[in-house]
Amino acid sequence: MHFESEFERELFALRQDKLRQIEALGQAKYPNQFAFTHTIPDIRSKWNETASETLEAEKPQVAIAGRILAIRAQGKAGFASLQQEGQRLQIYVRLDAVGEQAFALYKLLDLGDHIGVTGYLFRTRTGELTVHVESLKFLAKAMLTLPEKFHGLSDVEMRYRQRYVDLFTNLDSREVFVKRAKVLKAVRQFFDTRGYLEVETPMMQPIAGGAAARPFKTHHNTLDMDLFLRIAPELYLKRLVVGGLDRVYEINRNFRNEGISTQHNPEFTMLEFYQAYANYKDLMKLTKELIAFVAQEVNGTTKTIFNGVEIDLAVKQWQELTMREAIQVRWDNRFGQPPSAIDFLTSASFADFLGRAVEYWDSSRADLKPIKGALLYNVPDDGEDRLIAAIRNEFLILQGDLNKGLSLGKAIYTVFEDIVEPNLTRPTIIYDYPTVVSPLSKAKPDDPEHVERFEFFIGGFEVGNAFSELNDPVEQHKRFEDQLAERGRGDDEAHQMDEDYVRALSYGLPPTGGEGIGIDRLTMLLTGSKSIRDVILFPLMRSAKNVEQAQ
RNA sequence: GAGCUCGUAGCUCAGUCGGUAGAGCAACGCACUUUUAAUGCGUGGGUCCUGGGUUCGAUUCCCAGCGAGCUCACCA
Repeated sequence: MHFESEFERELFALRQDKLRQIEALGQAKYPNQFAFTHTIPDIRSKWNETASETLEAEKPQVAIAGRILAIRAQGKAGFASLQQEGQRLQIYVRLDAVGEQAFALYKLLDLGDHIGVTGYLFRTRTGELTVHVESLKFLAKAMLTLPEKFHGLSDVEMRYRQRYVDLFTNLDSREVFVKRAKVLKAVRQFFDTRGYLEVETPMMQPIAGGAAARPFKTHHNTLDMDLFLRIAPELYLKRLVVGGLDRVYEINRNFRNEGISTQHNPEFTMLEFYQAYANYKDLMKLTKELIAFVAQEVNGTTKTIFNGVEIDLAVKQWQELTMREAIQVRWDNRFGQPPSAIDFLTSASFADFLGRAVEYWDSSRADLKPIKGALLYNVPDDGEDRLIAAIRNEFLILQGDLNKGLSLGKAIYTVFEDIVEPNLTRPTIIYDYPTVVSPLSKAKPDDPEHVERFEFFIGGFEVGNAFSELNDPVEQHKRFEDQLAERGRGDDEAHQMDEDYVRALSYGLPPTGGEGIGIDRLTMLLTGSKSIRDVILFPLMRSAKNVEQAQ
């Protein structure tokens, strides 16, 4: 066995000795069962308010099991607090009630041990609901010490690496994952009652499609075949709609071989759903209903607090803006006037506009000198100046790229991400995306430069993405070829050609609306978690030093 | 990938303007039959993240590395 320290090694030996003593008392060291009559939450819900006199008259008999999270011995009697399913109940053990052997066992118990007890409920002098123990069964021993009992395990790294300790010592953490389960349950309920079929499509795919991201690569030995962990289930789900499964949804993991941040984990859980005969407008309505419903199911209210701000997810609280409107409405006037319709017209006009915005900022901030000979500002301060200077630099780069052939759509999208996205706190739907950044979406009938697509944002980040699915195989084939060209230019996130998907479309995909929603991010919003790692049980961590040594 | 911050007992933390470290909880022993952050008395426990450098002397200062958090970049 590997021990972190001599302290742990010695403690482990001590506990093994205690186990031997427990065995000598006639108890099994590792028994395999305990027949309880109630869980601790059962008891809390049934007798929490029952008066002392009533309990004394009825002496309700219970058998409960739990982990010892507090123990207070007092000579020939003692207390302990058992925890189960995130709730605690006190037990009272006294020598004259349980006998010599059971009391000897009580004295061998440690924090963290699992035990089962039978007895009757009563209230102590201070009014606390307590089991008056009549018999005691040892269930399992904690061979290591628990974290500090008031602060719990607060080291963030250890909470992630040793989630098993975090979960039983930090009940807030447990609550997050209970809520996460409720999110999943509510989502399933929502779609099940609307005639959707839950399906599972491949996680290992020969072509990683359906999103713009770098995949993880793996290999199947027998088939001697390279495979990718999926970055999205999208193309498979639409194949199913071709196959006549008109309404499908899948909740499962996606894997993207990219950076890690408070909003990104390499594996994350995505809900995707597809509905035949619907377009993106239908999905907007459905989305608002879904999010409000899930919030209500999980928290009992549509209101949630995220980053200290109350956000109401009720259907009426949502706003809808086109991407261009959003840029105009949310424009930062430190860059002068927002873009006009004319500025958005062509690559050249938009490049000019960005140039003017940069000039405006530069002239207003003559106090910030650019680094000698450098085009870009490098503002040393953290905070606002640095952020805005970064955007200014981005604008300048975009202006140059536009003049070198960057598509107008991509530039507008980038400006949107810089200026607007972080400020979208209340639930907001942004729609009508540039076609170039949406290879799988259907173009607007009257405007081929834009697609019928929306994303929605809450709390300053993207939660979901939806569109009317492109179902013209000829157009889809062309879009893939365009993506291949992007790939050729070095964009390794551009989509690959998927001939089989085009073939599927050739059999006829009905008009279909599809959407993906990040379950982790939704859970963050509903639990007030600032980091995605707080809503993932075992987030990816670099391997720890002691792990390497052990191997 | 960059910047900032952090790494001291099992846990939560303090500290050393450079002289090899403390507290609370936990652990161990004793007392205590309604306690609940139980209490009282006593005991043990540290490669001060790792490796270099400066120095008579480094846990402290400097450099590099490892790990983590945050911000940025990347990324739907």
